[in-house]
Amino acid sequence: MPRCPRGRRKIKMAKMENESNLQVTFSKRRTSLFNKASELSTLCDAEVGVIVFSPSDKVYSFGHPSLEAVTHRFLTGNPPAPTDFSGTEVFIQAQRNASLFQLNKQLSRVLTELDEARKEGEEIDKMTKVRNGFFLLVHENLFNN
Amino acid sequence: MPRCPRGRRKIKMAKMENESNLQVTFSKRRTSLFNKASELSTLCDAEVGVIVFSPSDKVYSFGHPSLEAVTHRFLTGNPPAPTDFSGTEVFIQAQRNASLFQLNKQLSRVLTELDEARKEGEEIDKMTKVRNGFFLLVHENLFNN
DNA sequence: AACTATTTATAAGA
DNA sequence: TTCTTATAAATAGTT
Repeated sequence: MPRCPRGRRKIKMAKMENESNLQVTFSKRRTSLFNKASELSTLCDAEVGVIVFSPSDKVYSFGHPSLEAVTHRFLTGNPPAPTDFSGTEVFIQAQRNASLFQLNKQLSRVLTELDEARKEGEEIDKMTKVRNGFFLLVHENLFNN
Repeated sequence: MPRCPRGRRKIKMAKMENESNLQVTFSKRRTSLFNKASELSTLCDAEVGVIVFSPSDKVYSFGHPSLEAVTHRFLTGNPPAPTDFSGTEVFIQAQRNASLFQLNKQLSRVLTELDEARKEGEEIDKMTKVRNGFFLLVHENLFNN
């Protein structure tokens, strides 16, 4: 068989016109992007998060130590993710066990409590109690599953 | 000049021991990761977000159309960001999604506060005392919202 | 930073 | 989709 693979060719850096080729390329490059991200994190001990939405709106993600940990750090502007005594990330575990929806409902209540406490000019002690209560709620989810 | 570059060599996929090499590799690979992410987004018309924390906690990021747009989509679970005729993202009517996004930001902040409070060394019995009442509070709220 | 021998990634094709 | 292969890119070790 007279194969004549011309080998890899340079392509124009613009949206691929052929829809079929685009699909294949998307799949290949997405995979290798995640591999690169993974390698970077292990080789250099870095925290890396990657989120990709396909043109057809499917979502793919990678994260080390987890995507949630990385986005959390980013949103809060840097503090490393808190871990419990067993070395498990608190935020991540909590999200696995409680749906984000429920967690947000709980958060609403916490924030309301905090606001009320502030408006009433309550002692710092009460605010601390509320925070700790929420912390325990989250933390408890770690061990109820 | 008798140069003798031995060329690229395969390396073990583990944290690099030589700190100096690690720094260089981190810089090189981080750059190319962002390039790959950029290429993926333009070639395949995909939305891509990348966040990297260096071992020394410096943060680097890439996003198309913007990192915030991508994380927003991710946190709110998918709705594509609306764009106007010029390709600019329109956030005006994305209010309902924004609320959830804000909640996530607040959640991150609260978790950070919790972590800080925790570091200050709270007595366990005090936290336990608060738990039951707070738990009921949150539980009620789950059905009132 | 620059260099280059090699390893990887990958665009087409089958 | 999965495999192949020629070629483009990335990059580890040096300088």
